[in-house]
Amino acid sequence: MEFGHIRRSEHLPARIAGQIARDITEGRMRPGEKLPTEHFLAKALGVSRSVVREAIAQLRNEGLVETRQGVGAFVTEAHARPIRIEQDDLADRQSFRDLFQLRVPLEIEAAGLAALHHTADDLRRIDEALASMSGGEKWTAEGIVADLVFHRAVAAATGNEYFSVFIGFIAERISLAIDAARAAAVLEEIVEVTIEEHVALRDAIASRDPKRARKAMKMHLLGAAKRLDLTLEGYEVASD
Amino acid sequence: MEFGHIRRSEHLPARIAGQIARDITEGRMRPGEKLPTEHFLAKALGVSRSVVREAIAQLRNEGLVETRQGVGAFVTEAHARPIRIEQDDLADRQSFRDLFQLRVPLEIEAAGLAALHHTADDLRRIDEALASMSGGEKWTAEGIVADLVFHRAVAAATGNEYFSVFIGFIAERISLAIDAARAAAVLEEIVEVTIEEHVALRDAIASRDPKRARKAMKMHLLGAAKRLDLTLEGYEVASD
DNA sequence: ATTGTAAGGTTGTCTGATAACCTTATATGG
DNA sequence: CCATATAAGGTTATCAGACAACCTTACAAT
Repeated sequence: MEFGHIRRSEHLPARIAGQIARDITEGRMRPGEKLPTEHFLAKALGVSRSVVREAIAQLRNEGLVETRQGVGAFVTEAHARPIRIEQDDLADRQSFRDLFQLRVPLEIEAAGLAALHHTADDLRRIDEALASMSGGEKWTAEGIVADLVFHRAVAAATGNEYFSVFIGFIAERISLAIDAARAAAVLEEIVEVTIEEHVALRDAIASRDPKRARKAMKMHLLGAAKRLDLTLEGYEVASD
Repeated sequence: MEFGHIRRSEHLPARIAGQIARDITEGRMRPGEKLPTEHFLAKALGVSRSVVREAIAQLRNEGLVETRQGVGAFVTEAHARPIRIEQDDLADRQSFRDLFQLRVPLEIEAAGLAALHHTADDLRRIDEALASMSGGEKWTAEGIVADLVFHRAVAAATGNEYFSVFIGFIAERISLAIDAARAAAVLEEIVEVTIEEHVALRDAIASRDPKRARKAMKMHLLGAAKRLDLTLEGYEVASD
């Protein structure tokens, strides 16, 4: 018995958009070039103009084309396109580790900057996150969320929004992966030490000592990596 | 005389999508919740169904909602949404510096990892980038591009794709900003020292000495910051 | 030479209809 | 009673055609 994928034609506009997107990213259409008119494309592809319009709308949304009413649709200059990162990639262990590896220097730097720049408000939010971690006795979904909130709060305290965005993204993905992959039972016994590490980090930030904050964050992340059975090179010997 | 930009009411569907997007990101609509039907929205907003459809299509491709034919449109779970970073943010000097500040730890880490993991191919690509930098006598657009290629090549040599993606994004934005803001004349006289720094970095990577590679990258970035008249805290005293 | 006007083409929006699809309720047969 | 089939209604997906808004170009008017 063979079920074979029924080509659910997964959204007609998306397929058309994908095809045009490939034409653009692979260089068959150059920046500044004008796309055929909607009428032409509709006729050529054998679909209605609505479908073509939706496809073009998607391309516009992805930043690949710009449209001007009464004129046409044009391929955008490459540098105007936004970055976009899908998930689905961190399913395997390799990419999980890669993501963690990316996280380490960012978080360490953030801790240092947070020590320098945090406001009273920032510190209050960090303390709140810490409280909600200690409060709940369980290292369940809420614990994971609280951890995420804590790291976000630290990132926010840098006063640099890029750190918030990037760390928020990374930490969230990692927390999710942990949530999915690890048994809660294993993690419960190590929750205390984790909280200790967080408290140490919080105090270092509060004392406005960037060096100590960086060290505390580094210790925390290395501890986390160890608990997750990850090995990170270059951090046993690195001086800071 | 003031002309002020005429508010071209910039695309009806985009405004509607924006409004709904705000409802979602600001928590007024919860993940899993069903949106009103297209008919209802069209009636309620006083526009045609086409416009509503286009708005929803935009939300779908931003990953904020999912639609199921014959059922409806639903707010997606937050963790399924892709990250997306527009430019438009780094117009002012503040965010330019913020971006640079984010770049520093990433590039330093990447240099260390590149020293550990680079293959012969990676090194070849780094050398090629270096050659095209030294080759062109001018620090024009081509010079900027070559610099970008160099940093990308280093990032690729880490063997960690996340570094490639993030650094690629950041470096490109920064290079563009430099291209736009700085006079080429000023930069021409310092091109030699920049190339020297790149060569030092390349050699450190080639010798598979992560500590030296990190240091070389750090020196390069601090030098670049200085040339751009940026001040980065925490790097005069930080040990590594 | 500058300004006004008309024409044609393209995207934006509207309207209405049909197809494909899902859910739920009801009927049917065991 | 239970499982399956069928029907009904609602929703999104697609189609078709029209008009509106807008831009460009060419040409006429001043």
